[in-house]
Order: sequence, then structure tokens, then C-alpha cells
Amino acid sequence: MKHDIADIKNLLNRHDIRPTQIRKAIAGLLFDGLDKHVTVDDVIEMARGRQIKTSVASVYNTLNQFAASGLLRRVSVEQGRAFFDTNLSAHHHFYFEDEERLEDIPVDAINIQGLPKLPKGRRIKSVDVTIRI
Amino acid sequence: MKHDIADIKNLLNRHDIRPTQIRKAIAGLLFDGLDKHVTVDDVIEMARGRQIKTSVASVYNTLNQFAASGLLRRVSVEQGRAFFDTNLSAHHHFYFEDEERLEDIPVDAINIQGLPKLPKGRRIKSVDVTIRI
DNA sequence: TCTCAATTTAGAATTATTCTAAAAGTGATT
DNA sequence: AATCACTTTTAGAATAATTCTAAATTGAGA
Ligand SMILES: [Mn+2]
Ligand SMILES: [Mn+2]
Ligand SMILES: [Zn+2]
Ligand SMILES: [Zn+2]
Repeated sequence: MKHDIADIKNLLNRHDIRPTQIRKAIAGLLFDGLDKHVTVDDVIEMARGRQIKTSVASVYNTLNQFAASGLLRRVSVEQGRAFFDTNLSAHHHFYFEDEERLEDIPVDAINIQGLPKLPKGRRIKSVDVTIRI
Repeated sequence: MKHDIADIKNLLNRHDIRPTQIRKAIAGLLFDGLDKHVTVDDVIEMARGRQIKTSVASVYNTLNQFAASGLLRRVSVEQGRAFFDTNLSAHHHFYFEDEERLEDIPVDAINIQGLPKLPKGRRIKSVDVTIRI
């Protein structure tokens, strides 16, 4: 639980993100120690709920910056909306299709024994296992 | 290679899809025996290239119908566009991020040893492994 | 406090997709 | 072949997620 403002500022500084108002506010919503999978709309609603005044464009800007800086992981599990994942450690996902919701699967709950040889000149950026249920 | 028109009509009939003009035309483009991952735009371009006159809406309709009938598998690997996969057998994917392109990985090239226990009342719809490279 | 680049914002623009409703096609029946 | 009921196709409008633009605001350092 990194709840205090000092920790949030520190987190942003460590990632070379200037700790501005809405960045601190959104970081405070997201990085409370609990793993989350949020959409842009989720964040807008969370911000409204806590009287944080911001704009749609700023939420997009901020989530995209956080993802680019490695504070969030973007998860593409369906064509429409993007999910942003606060859990940065290696893990996999259940996707509840009817609820349009992700849930983490610990990395050691799935044992991948062998990986295929890669095309020439390529390196693995990620190995994502999605179990649709 | 199921190239002749009789086979295409047969395929559509077996899946309870009326073999109309554009359905036969699009099926002819897609089901030539080679595995493909196509976007709607790909199909529109392919159709243009073979002088098949159709509309954007019809390509969407047809690909969605084919996917609903089990003739195609929809693959969601990034937020923007959907891919439609003509390979219906169990397999996984390399995703070439810079080229925005999918490539099949044979199912037995990845050995998944254990799966986590499912949430109550849920059944697995699919297990998708995507290796981003 | 002043300055100026970075940030935030409202609204326009873009992109993928779906919807609407009218025209065209299909298959069965006379 | 003509009719009929229904399905499909289509152009264009509508929707939804996201990005862009350009102007206003902020804030870190001088
Ligand atoms: Mn939501
Ligand atoms: Mn393409
Ligand atoms: Zn996760
Ligand atoms: Zn495939």
C-alpha cells in the first residue's frame, strides 16, 4: 500500500514523470497496492467519485504516459477498449467474457514447458496467456 | 485447397449459411487451404484486387457471420482492429508488433503443463497464448 | 515575481465498427 | 416465367474509443 503523497511523488520521479496535479491524482487512484485492470472510463468514474476534476483527454494522456513509462501495462483482450493493468509482475489472465472483466492468474499457476524458436532477429517482448471463460 | 465453387457452396451449406454472391466470393478469397489472419481492410483490398464488387458493410456482415458460424475465429491482439483467423485448429500466435501481423505457432510447440482452477460455474472457452515479438 | 516550456483541456478529427432503411437478390410456389 | 415472402446487400448515418489541435493554465527555475 503506497498511499501517502510522498510515495506517489517518489514513484513518479523514479520513472521520470513530472508529478503534476492530475498525474498524482490518477496515480493515487491506481497505485494503492491492489492489483487493478482499469479502462479509461473506469478511471474517469473513479476520479469523479473522488471529486478530482480532470478531462477525458488528460486521462488518456496520463494512462498512455504511465504505460509508456512502465508504470502500467496495457492489456488488449478485445477489440474495443484497452485495459490498463497495475500488476507489472509476470502473470496471466482469466477474461470473463460476459462481464468484460480481467482477473489475474499467478505466473506459476500455468507451467509453460517449451517455447517455439523465434523468427530471426526477434526477441520476446511478452508471453501472454489469456483464458477466456 | 478447397478452391472450386462446389466446395465453397458445400462449406457454406454445411454451416447453415446461405451461399449468396458475396458470401461465396469472400469465402473463395479466404478458404483456399492456406492459413490467414485478415482484417476487414485486408478483405476489402483482396476483393478489389479480384474485381469483386461489394461494400464495407457487407464485408463486416460476412466476416461476423462466418465467425459466429465457426468458419472463422476472431483474434483480439490489439485494441484497434480485429483479426479473423482461417486456422480453426488449436494453435497459438506470434504477434509481430512492428508489422501488426500474426503468425501461427503449432499447438504442440508450446507445452502448457498445468492450468489454474477455474472460478465457480465457469468453463474454458479458449486458451490463447500470444508471444509478442 | 517573471518567464517559458510542459501540461491540461474542450472540442474537433480519426478510425473501427455497427445501425438503418431502402434496394436488390433468392428460393419457393404458382 | 411471374409472383411472393423473405433475406441479403448497400450507402450512408450513427456510435464508440481514441488521438489530435490549439488555446489556456500551471509550475519550476531565474
Ligand atoms: Mn468500466
Ligand atoms: Mn491490412
Ligand atoms: Zn493483470
Ligand atoms: Zn492463427
